[in-house]
Amino acid sequence: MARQRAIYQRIADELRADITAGTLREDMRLPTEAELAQRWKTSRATAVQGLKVLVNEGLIVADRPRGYFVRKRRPMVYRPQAEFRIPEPDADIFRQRIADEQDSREPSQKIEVAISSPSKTVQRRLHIDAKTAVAVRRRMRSIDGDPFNLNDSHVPLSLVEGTDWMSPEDVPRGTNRVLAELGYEIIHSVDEIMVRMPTPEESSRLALGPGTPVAEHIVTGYARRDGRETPVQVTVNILPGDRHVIIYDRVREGESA
Amino acid sequence: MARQRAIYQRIADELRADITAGTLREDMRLPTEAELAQRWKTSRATAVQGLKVLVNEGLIVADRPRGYFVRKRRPMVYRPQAEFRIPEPDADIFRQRIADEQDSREPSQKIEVAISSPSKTVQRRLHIDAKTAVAVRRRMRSIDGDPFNLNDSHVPLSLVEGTDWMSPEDVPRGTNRVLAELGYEIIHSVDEIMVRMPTPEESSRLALGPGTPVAEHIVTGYARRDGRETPVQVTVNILPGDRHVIIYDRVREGESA
DNA sequence: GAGTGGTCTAGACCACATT
DNA sequence: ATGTGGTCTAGACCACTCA
Repeated sequence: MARQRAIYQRIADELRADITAGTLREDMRLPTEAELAQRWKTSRATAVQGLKVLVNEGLIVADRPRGYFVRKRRPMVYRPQAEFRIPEPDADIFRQRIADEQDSREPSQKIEVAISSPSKTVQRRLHIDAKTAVAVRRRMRSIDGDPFNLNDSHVPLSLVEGTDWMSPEDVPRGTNRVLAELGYEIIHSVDEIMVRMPTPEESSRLALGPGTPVAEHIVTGYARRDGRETPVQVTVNILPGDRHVIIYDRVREGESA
Repeated sequence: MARQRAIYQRIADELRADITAGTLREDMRLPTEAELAQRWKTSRATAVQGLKVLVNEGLIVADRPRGYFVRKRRPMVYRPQAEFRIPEPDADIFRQRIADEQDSREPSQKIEVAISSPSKTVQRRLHIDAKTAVAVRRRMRSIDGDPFNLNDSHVPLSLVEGTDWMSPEDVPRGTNRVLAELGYEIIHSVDEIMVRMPTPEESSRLALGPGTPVAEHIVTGYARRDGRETPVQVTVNILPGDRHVIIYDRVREGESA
């Protein structure tokens, strides 16, 4: 057998080319496994292997038992910098962002608040150890009922115990505003963005298809305390790649030196 | 058969748990396909299927014929904002960044310059159509000889024809400096970050393992011309997820309104 | 030469949604 | 009832590297 390029690879290559060329458009149905096996004079298992390549590239999905379909990507705009602004009265930041950018889609969120021991990720950024309790505000955001992203904020418990920050409800003026009122106005933040495949838990919470990577966007917020910048809040966002474009605006500031 | 959770899924679950718990550490060897098949009293094909799950999650790699190994992640810091500064004399931005952050690793890059018709991506951002030629400056950056990322800058040909911008060499003072000297100083830029699986071409150029997503980081640079901000340069960076952490610094500016 | 993963075959039974 | 993908079996030959 000519083993230059495996059969399943060539099946994948051909279908991929059809997709990128537009011969196969969004939501269109691909040939069935049986059809491909026949057309390539191979076993069904090999056709399956070829299709699986494209599934893992995030290009197609299997919608059993209807068949394989070309996947659609409709990313929404996500602006970390917008989180910094004080939101309009009665307009949660998240809600505002959606309304700004896109046509009428219905945003919603589920909020949970918990007290827990900080993960390594949080410990390192807040300069605390595992024994220092943190308050966690977990939000699962959806659009039109479909999961959109996850947003977990962590603050040392001592800073926010008994305050609005820990209310498991929408806080219309924004939780950053609450922090500011408590004397912890965030004046500086560092964003880290990492790209990886989701954990199985993220995958099921966000209903991710296979081949969908996520951005892990960690924001560490600093406040000025005793004349020094101190980290007060760490927010971990999990953003599915097929639903987000992250945008930053950068203006060259008063170029000195 | 109890078909709650497929055998291959349970194989994957168990190994994944071992990895996240640290029982299986970086670079450690996993059981062979045959061993797993035996241990789970199933066929080799099913063991293979289980291992493939973890491969596609980017957790393990098959290093034939040595076996499967737990993958290591050593992301390096990538600061889009650093690209904005004028670099030190004789220090290319890229080189400087590496030196700043990490211990002694040897950066290198290969540069190609071409003239071509702009892609849709570039057209939209430069406000030009397919008939307007662009100059493209493609850089493949490596560290210690290993591919690190791709960086393609696009500028309308008319702006840079015959200038240093098109030299297929290192430009010590930086290409943004060259643009500034030509009267196109970039005063504002917009960063877009998208997360997806790589194309096969990216995959081979960057030697990506399966299960490695990329960030596509597009920077559109604007200059002031005739009192208006005009897009002059679009740079497309392809950043492998297993090699980068993208970092932004944000300082709350003179809060008005 | 032995052992590894890479690929392939030719079947099989199943759950599920649509017809 | 039919056809889809999901899973599984029990083999097979190959290319490659290491001892």
